[in-house]
Amino acid sequence: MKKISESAVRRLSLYLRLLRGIAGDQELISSQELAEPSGSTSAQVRKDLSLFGSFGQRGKGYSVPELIDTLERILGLERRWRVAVVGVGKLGSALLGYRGLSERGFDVVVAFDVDTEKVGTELNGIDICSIDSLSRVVRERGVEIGIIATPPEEAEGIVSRLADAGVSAVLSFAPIELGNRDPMVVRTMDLALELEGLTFALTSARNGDS
Amino acid sequence: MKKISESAVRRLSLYLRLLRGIAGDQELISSQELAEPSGSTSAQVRKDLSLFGSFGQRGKGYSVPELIDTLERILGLERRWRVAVVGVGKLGSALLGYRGLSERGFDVVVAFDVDTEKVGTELNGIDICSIDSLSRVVRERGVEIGIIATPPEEAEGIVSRLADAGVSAVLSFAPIELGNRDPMVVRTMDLALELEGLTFALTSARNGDS
DNA sequence: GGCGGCTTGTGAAAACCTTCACAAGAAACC
DNA sequence: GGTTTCTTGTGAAGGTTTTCACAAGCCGCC
Ligand SMILES: NC(=O)c1ccc[n+]([C@@H]2O[C@H](COP(=O)([O-])OP(=O)(O)OC[C@H]3O[C@@H](n4cnc5c(N)ncnc54)[C@H](O)[C@@H]3O)[C@@H](O)[C@H]2O)c1
Ligand SMILES: NC(=O)c1ccc[n+]([C@@H]2O[C@H](COP(=O)([O-])OP(=O)(O)OC[C@H]3O[C@@H](n4cnc5c(N)ncnc54)[C@H](O)[C@@H]3O)[C@@H](O)[C@H]2O)c1
Repeated sequence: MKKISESAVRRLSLYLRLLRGIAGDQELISSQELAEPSGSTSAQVRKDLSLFGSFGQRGKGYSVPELIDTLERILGLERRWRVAVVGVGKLGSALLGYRGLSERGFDVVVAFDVDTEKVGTELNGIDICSIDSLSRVVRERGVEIGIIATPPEEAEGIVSRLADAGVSAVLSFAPIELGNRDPMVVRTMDLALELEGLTFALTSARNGDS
Repeated sequence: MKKISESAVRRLSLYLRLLRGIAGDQELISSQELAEPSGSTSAQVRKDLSLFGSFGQRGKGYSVPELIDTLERILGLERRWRVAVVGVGKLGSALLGYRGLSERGFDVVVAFDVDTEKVGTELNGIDICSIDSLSRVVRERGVEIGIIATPPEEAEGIVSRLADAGVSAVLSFAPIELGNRDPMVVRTMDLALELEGLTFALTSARNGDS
């Protein structure tokens, strides 16, 4: 199969997020209308979609409900995904209470922590299990994706445990580089790193750029 | 000035994060040693750095402390930045208690909310002010960067208020596209969108890719 | 049925980014 | 001093992504 770039996938997600927001209001949408609010161009939208097939109708545009279905299928969202949160601290607790996950097709089915005060309790209806039971519980509950919200120094070890337990993808909030364990997919979100992207833009704008 | 790509800036931040982790242990580092743990190549590292000058010594490598200083200067991190968090809910509260921000040069100097229960209190030594006082307080405290942690439907309006108050950059956690108000820099972190990048990889791997 | 206005799908061109490959400089050793 | 080993800095090549531009198809109207 053709190689799809990471930026193209990101844009497809953006298109989908946008389409879901207008579903019901509008039956058809043009590449132009889809492009503008997602900060893209109409040619880019058409190219992105054409990587997977022809979904539009010339002279009319794309059917909103059909395009939603198509994008969901492309992104693997025609079904729900089972997620575990590892580390129920400040950030982890926020994640357990985040409705935006289930709204977008991700069910947090269990959480893990080392803290014996937390283990055995539940938060928002989600059991907090001991990190020692990770392998067993992950298998029992069919966890497919892990979200890491532990201190950075624990992250590498937890990725290993998740990999061993058969989890196929990890999203980490720990600001540390995680080795890529093929065939597992690992991605890191680093808040400070994003802020550094902003300060770079501010600083280079203040000095001489065009 | 030459245009620097977003991915190059991201890699520079990664190099810096890595270097800070080894500062003290090692005086010199080669492009190869810097590349491997950040998932890059030595040629890429040298190219990235050469966009800004010549910082290495042939046959030896780069001086770790000097390279840290240089990267901090490039990214605008030779000084600290004043940040405001808008929306002190589950996520916002976690952010107010996040040490990773000040460790990386970002000081949360104030927070804002609409909730009258929260306004007037403080969390981790950070005052929570009324959103109605945003413009005044932002100016008084010299806020330069805003972090948005309100419900998505409030985000657009808050970006406008921040722009009016003279804030130059915004990082938003609200999963919604925010119009780009030149010269303000806006960036969005969408957790579900990152997860969708993972499900795409999982799904297309399961079907026929190479 | 034919015409004009619109919008897609897509090769080709342009822009951009990464990798290659090697000259040039630094140090260590004999 | 000469030779070997190492590593940077950088043009040029190679690859990928974005933009351009237009034929092909759809719709409504006369
Ligand atoms: N707090 C934030 O707003 C924020 C924002 C961005 C990124 N992060 C990152 O997210 C991670 C968590 O941050 P936090 O502020 O929630 O920290 P925290 O200290 O509040 O929580 C960490 C939790 O992880 C648990 N833990 C520690 N070791 C563990 C292990 N081996 N297995 C399972 N659980 C373990 C602890 O018991 C604790 O409950 C950190 O890496 C941090 O850098 C936090
Ligand atoms: N909770 C999470 O883990 C998480 C993760 C990723 C993204 N997000 C996103 O972050 C945002 C906040 O999520 P949350 O879970 O903390 O929500 P929350 O409901 O817990 O908190 C929202 C806070 O914003 C305040 N608020 C509402 N309108 C406001 C306004 N106009 N001005 C100032 N404050 C206002 C509310 O009083 C509340 O305190 C949402 O957009 C959500 O999608 C949350």
